[in-house]
Amino acid sequence: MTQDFYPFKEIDKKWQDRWEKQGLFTMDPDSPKKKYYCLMMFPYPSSALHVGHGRNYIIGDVVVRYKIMRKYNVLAPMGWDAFGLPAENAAIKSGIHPKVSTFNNIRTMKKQLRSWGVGYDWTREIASCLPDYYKWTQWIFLQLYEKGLAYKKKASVNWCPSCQTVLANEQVVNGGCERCSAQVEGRNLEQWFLRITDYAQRLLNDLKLLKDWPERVRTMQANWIGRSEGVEINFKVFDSDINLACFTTRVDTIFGATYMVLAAEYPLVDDLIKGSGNENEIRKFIGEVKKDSAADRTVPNIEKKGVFTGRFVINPVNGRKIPLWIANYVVMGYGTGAVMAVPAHDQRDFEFARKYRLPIEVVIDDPEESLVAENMKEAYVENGVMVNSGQFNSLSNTDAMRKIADYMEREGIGRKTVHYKLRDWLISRQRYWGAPIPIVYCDKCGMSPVREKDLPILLPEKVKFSGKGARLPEGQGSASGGKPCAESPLKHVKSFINAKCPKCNGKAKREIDTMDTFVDSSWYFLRYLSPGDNEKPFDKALVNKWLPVDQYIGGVEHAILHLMYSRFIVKVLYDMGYVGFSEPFARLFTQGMIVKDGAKMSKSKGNTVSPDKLIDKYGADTVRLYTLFIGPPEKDAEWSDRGVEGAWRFLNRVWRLIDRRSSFVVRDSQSKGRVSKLKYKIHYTIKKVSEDMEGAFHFNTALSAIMELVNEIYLVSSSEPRARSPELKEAIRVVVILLAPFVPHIAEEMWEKLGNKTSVFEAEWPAYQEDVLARNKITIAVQINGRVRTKIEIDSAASEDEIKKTVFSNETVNKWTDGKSPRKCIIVKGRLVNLVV
RNA sequence: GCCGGGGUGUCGAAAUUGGCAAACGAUCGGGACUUAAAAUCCCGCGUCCUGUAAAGGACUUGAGGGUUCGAGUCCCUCCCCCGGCACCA
Repeated sequence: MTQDFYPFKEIDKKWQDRWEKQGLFTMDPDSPKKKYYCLMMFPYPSSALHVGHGRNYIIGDVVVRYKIMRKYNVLAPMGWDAFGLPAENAAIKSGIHPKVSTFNNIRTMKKQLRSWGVGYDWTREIASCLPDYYKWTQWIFLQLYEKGLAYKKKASVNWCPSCQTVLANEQVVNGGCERCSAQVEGRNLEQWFLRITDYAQRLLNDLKLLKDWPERVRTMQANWIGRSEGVEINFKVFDSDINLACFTTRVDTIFGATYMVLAAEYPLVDDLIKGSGNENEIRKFIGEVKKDSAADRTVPNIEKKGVFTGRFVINPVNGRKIPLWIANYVVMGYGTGAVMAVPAHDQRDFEFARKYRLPIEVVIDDPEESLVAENMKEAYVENGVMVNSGQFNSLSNTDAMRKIADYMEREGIGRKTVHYKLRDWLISRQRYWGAPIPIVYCDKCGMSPVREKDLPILLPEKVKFSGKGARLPEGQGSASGGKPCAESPLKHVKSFINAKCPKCNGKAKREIDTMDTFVDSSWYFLRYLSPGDNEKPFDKALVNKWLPVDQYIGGVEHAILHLMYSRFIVKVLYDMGYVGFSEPFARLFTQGMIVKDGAKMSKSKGNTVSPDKLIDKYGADTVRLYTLFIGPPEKDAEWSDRGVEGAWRFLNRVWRLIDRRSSFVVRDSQSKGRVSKLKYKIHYTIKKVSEDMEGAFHFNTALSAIMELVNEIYLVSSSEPRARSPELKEAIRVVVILLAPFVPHIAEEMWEKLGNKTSVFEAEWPAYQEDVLARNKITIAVQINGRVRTKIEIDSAASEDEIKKTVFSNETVNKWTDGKSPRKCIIVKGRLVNLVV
């Protein structure tokens, strides 16, 4: 490398040291300035970061630095989502204790963040795996428990028979175990849940308040909550006292219900099939369906199967006796687990009815062409006219829907109701590396929550991780290649499980499950305001001052779970009076992925690009510039090593502005016009960059505007020493300031070289002047019949008549109009003239 | 299947929201500088046609239609890609 290149190695280090020393990113709690809370999603400390991860932090850093320059009191904290399965799995494989590997990873990542020039208020660092943090995660659990929002129930979970463990949904791949590919089974286990469904409607309603969230995230959450309105109808079982309630959104089709179906898990199934004479066959069928159910969830539209129970139910609107079936296509978790089947108007019921030769009756007719049940190839699901529906005949089905619902409520047959797809949040994990659930079980008193003063319930450090049973002393590996235990490893830690009952002081056992890490991350943004506080989870006055977060930045992969859970927890805390706001994040920005060779960067695919090597070769600012210039930050982008070269060239080009600034002078020829153009360009660029920073974060176009200004400077100047130009000096000053949020190291260095004694981040963000942007001569296009034929230069204040005069005296125009006067003349101020001939 | 986002040069992408399509960058080509190369600076670069040239013209934003003086942008029909959800009754 020759001396011609800018010395990024010294510069990067110099300024990174100085920012740290000056505490550029340390929030001043006493500052009178307006607050700005800029939050990056805290990362899981896995292995080293690649450039795809880097994008998130670089985008955030640009926002933080820009807001600092706009004189906000900026809070930009960082921490670690440090509990979780990967560290524990790594421990099983390698024998390194999760705590050790986690803090090793944190060290590496911190170093990487620093090498990017990404700044945070490290005085507020938190790690969710440390007792002074998870103490308060446990505290939050206790609050939910007291409010009845945390409860324990039996639930079906994914079970791998080979690994002998519970798997998270995300670990089930095509119905098989992620690790060993064995078929996953459903298993019923006692599990802890948080009652997020109580908040379904509010979580849905308040999405409307989140105007500065991306549309797609809001719709994803709305779909996930999945509200649907309908009617719950009671069907009496023939010759029995049992009533079966079923939920439908299509009550207009009730007269076409020709059978009813139950889910295999339906609780009353045993009672219903007793004495059917066919019990064994039915039981066998139910067993098969249950076994399949976990695996099938990932395989859409599998073959529908069912079995007749021997029972009948009565359709309450027409008294008809219809058969009761059990089928694999009904799920227990939604609605009531019982469904009225209308084969003529529901595709699933249609397929099932055809297979088992159940009757199909049309009750909504196609207004275009009358339907005949025997000839139908698929269910008719469109709107139409009511037929075969008694008193409701000839109504439109949409009217009938309302009228039938009203009728049912009057007659006491059914009631209007709302269902949600959202389920309660299963937080139990039969795992070690998580926050212990603060509950004890006493033989005498039963289940009790731990008293607040006894928190935290510490996670023991010495545990057996794997089935092979090797013990792992901290820091040294001995076990390897084992399998996770079927139960939480905490079960075998005597010092942990033996506890005293908070009620009778007698012997009790602790809950051995730990919490889902999403609980840890659902409140961390509150902790940053008072990270060391040992008395309370967060400071009410401080969080009320600083939240909602002004700008949250992270990956779209958290669109549903993390963002929904955080909203839920904040709403609970709001209801309990702990916080004064009901939504945690005012503005959300989700950045796109960086892909390489068409695939998401990942270690297993081997297509990651290491930032460390690039920074070593080109410096932090080149990597930042390229990452920001690659495309709009919310969109996915393909990484190209060649593009990095372009960024590098640009920075050197900028650097040379300073190196030779003493000899930068205006060229004589056409100098006047050039200088006025430069002046215009300076103000145009300030405007463009400022707008891009405040708006949709389109840093790529902001940067291209700065590049244009730099190009303009080169065009105006030459190396021959002549008269100095104040415009050139100003242009260079503006370039340096505007570039500072993006490429801070080189900007600081150039700022210093320009003779400034303080940091560029203390400089005034330049303001643009409207009067410079309003030029008196403008070029407008002249169209004839919508095609641009020529351009004319006119006075920007010219009246329509004056414009017309200029246009009609133009030679090219006359050539095209053939001298005829146009039928129509459209003038768009400042843009163009269109003549219609 | 439903919901959301897309489809523009060789490539990454722009386009003031209905007003000059392709800014900026990459690639490629040419020139200057150099003994030479690299670096740098300058110029060119959508496709086709006429022309020796200077010029000039036609076409062009996934496909087809429509609205409009004017459409990448709005409307209708269709195709393809990406993401989310999915026997949700």
